[in-house]
Amino acid sequence: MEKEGLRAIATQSALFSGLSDELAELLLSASTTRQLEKGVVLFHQSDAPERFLQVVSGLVRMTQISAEGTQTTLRIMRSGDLVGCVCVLQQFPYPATATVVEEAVVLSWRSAQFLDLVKRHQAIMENTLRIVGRYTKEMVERIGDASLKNVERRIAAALLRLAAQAGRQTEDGFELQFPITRDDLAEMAGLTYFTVSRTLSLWQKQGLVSSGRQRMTVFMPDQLAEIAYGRKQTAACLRGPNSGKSMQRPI
Amino acid sequence: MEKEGLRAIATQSALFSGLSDELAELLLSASTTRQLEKGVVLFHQSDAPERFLQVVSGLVRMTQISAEGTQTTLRIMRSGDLVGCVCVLQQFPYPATATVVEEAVVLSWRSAQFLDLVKRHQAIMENTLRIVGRYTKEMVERIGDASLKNVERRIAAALLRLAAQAGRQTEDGFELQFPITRDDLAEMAGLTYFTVSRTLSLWQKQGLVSSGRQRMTVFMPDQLAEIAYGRKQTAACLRGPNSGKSMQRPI
DNA sequence: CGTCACCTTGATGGATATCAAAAACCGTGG
DNA sequence: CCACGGTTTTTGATATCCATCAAGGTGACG
Repeated sequence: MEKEGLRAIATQSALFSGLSDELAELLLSASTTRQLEKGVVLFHQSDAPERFLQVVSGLVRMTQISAEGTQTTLRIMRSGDLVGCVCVLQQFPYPATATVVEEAVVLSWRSAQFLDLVKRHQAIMENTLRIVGRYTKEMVERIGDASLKNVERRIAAALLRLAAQAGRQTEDGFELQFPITRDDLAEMAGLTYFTVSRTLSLWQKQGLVSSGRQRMTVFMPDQLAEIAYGRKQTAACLRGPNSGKSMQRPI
Repeated sequence: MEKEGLRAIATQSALFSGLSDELAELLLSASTTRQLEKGVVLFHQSDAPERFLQVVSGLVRMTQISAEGTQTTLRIMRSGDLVGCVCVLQQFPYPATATVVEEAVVLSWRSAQFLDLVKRHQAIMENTLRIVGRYTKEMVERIGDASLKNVERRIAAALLRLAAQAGRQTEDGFELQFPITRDDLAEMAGLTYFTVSRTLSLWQKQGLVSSGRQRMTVFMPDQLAEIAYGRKQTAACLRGPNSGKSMQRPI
């Protein structure tokens, strides 16, 4: 990617949002640009945070490995997303492994250098805080998804997340932009790939999705959302009538 | 609580950390103090964020309700914790309901007022960012816990979280400071209270814990941690030998 | 001392993991 | 172009674990 194109894309992102030209220039010039092919690992779970990255193009997958040895995809990062930001700010070990799943261009800052910039410039800190906040919100939503018991719901929720993070809208619906296996989905939903396969077969018959080898298109996202989050038989209202104090299981 | 005692406790927290005396005074004086009895709801899930709170004393429980209508306890907040901070900063609806589970004193800022303070004072923003970051980290860990399939692991993980957030160390181990039912634990672990009861009975026989009616003491936290996170039969190594690029399931 | 909420334990069923085997798909190299 | 091998996917049979249902016990509190 030529230098100007990169600059144009990078400076449109949330991290650069609202910065003065000089400040944006300063931030950009402190970074190095890297082009990374599919399969490259940016960092490993539990590594010390040395670098802070912004995805300019391509896709990066964040995966966590559990105590049981099973991998879980936390989310897919794409253009504009910050990778490893929380860890760099807090000097925590990375909680997940970052792998390129579609050839990517990233901006990269050394940990200490970025910390310095953040501390020195209020506007950068403000942007960082906003991004971290959004990330937190997504994690909280993901916890909600993980607590779903119904299998179809979990798969639907996982698919919708993926579509939002790495989907391309086509005439038919959302198409996932990178090769996704049944096993990947199973990981995200906390199931086996057998169960995922059976469920997808069912949905395919119903015309909800189309899926082949490492390929996935969601035809009817609305209906998927209905499956995932829709009130069905379990019509427990999200909010009781008691809006004031008390009740709500006063434990 | 008398005014001076409150001030002493509040200004020791992470939010006030490193602030100049004047700034701390400014921040403190912008807040109102509220004493809340058990059962009071600070805000409901999906409410617009009107207030931002710091717990000074007591305990507040954050619970989320899923699409299936099941409640999940996200975490217990105690002295020094910020409640609703992310939402206020981003103007997101609260993702969870906050309920007092042990008589609490909280500082409360109006949303707009706190936003103003944060924007105006770098030091406050820095503290906020740090706190939000820590919160994010906990949520990511929680996602890992939620992906555990083994029942004992999930219960152990939930108990350890609770002990860390609301446990008091006694001569015997960690004792939970507020009434906790089997059902509460079941929620946190994504199980039924029958299963929790059976598991706790087993652990009690083994001397790991002692639990009665709404009461819970962990005698051997190390062993619980071993159950939750210990490598057992599934000795899948956390990090493969390939530390450089490539591999790691190049999808 | 009765009532209510919480807890325990047993029996059963159902959903999903597991095991097994074959089919579809893709890249590769003859 | 076609045959081959490996990977992914599908489908079926079985086993297992946990939710569900049922019944009774226990402790707290009026």
